[in-house]
Amino acid sequence: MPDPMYRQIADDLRRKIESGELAGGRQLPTELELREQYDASRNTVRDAIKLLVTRGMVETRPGQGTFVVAKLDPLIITLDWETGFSGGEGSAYYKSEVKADRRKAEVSVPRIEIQPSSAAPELGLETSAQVVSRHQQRFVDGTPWSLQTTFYSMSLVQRGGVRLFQAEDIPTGTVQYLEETLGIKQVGWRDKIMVRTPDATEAAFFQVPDDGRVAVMEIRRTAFDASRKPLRLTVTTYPADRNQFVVNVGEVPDEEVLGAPGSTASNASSESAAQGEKE
Amino acid sequence: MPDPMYRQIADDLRRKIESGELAGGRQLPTELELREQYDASRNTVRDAIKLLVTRGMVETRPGQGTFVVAKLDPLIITLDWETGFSGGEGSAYYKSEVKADRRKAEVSVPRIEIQPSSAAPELGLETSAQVVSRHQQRFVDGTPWSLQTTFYSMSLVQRGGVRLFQAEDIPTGTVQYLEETLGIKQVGWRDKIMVRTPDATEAAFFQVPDDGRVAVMEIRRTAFDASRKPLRLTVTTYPADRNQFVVNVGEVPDEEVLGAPGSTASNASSESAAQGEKE
DNA sequence: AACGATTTGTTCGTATGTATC
DNA sequence: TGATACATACGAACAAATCGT
Repeated sequence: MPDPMYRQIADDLRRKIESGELAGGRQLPTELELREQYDASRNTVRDAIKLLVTRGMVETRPGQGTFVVAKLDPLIITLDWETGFSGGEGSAYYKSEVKADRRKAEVSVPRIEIQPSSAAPELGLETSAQVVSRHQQRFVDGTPWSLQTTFYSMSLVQRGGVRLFQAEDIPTGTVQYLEETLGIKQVGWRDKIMVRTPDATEAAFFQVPDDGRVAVMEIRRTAFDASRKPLRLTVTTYPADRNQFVVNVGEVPDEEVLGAPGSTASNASSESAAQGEKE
Repeated sequence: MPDPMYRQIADDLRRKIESGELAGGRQLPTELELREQYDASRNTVRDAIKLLVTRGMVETRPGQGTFVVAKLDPLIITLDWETGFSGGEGSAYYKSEVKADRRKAEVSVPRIEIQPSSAAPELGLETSAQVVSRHQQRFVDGTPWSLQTTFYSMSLVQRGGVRLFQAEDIPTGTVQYLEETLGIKQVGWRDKIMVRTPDATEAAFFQVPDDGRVAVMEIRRTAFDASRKPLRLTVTTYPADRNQFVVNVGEVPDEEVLGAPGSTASNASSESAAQGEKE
């Protein structure tokens, strides 16, 4: 009738974690200790811990113990879409945004690669065409924070956009660079936003488990020039546990200090359970 | 040296699922069969299955078996910021968007409630004030798709916005209704976007496991009137496994048919593993 | 309605391997 | 090197859910 024992143990530990009785660093008793505390077998205790691991509340380290996962302080990224400001891509923009948050931003040297056009289908190039990709890793306070890859048609490089091909940061952003150098103006863009589980590379970089417990947000931005042709494709992935976004549209008051809402007003109402009254 | 056996089994099954050898409905062999196929103990087979369950690829049903999870066809929600169109909140808007996708949209009758102002901190009301909440459930082709709650100050109702208080749909949207009735014009809004795990209510409604394997995207939209004061707060939650967004900014070409990008061009490059060259 | 067969869920025991200090 | 702690793997028994007879 009651919950199985391993769930009871997990619930008890969860309660202790959420109440703050068990916080950040090394905390949980060892399996042997828990086994005595709850008078259960080691396997049952392990099942309870496995449940908490799945929910991302604790992590186990072989030879050391089981630890409560410390929540990361989310970085709030502000995008002012209406002003036409090309939010969020240039490294200068990224750094200033993070600095406004009093945190230290770092951007890796871009890794330049040549890839088949199939790597960036949104650019709509011939199958035989090639694209240049500029890949950057971003850190905040030393912690990996986001990954970004921008794809350009090789023809842009051939027409004079040579810096696209150089493995160094373009602080003013490639958008401005392309306009100054080639006179190509970005007049709009389309973002496709989705949430998915990280692939192996992302999981390794972000230092999250590779079993999909931490989601990543992927934003694929296709930017267009004045002739409505795709100019570039920028793919950015943000792990959901450390990134939030704020978008201002139209006339809005100045940003006040916005504390993380957490679970203030969720979609749950007062107390009623789910009800299926459709229409 | 090699992967542990339960991972090998899981990988083998994952391969079969991804290759389509095992698709939608009831598929996986029983634990007893797998135990023979891989010459492993039942517990080891179960560990392999548990891994796939955690990754959301299969689900187990007691007394029946283990089944490959059918991926939902994602609904692509298009928001055109530049037109100033108040994307996504009015039920009329929602229905037409979904219909354009050739799918059947349903919206539940709003559930009206009175709540303390602390339920909607973004409105910046006195602690003693109260807010009206309008809560709606949305379905696509009969499947629960999103949850939305809009909060208004009670004073709006007292000033004449009585329909806010009635449990019936306002097809033209409350934005237009408030402008026509009270002359209050919405001039902009601020969206806070975050990804988190669903709470118990959401998990039940969306029919997803309550252990956080499926993330939800929460969009908190605070809309402002001409005097830059908060007019309303709309909280919408979308399960990530069935929703994607497209945002157009500036001048962009017409929407072509956009197949789900899936894992076309990720942030992984050709083949190189993660490298830590920061700066 | 009752029963049995099948299938997954829970719990224990035990042994051995691997990582860390 | 040894001690500690988690990881993997096997075996066994019973419970609970489901389905068909």
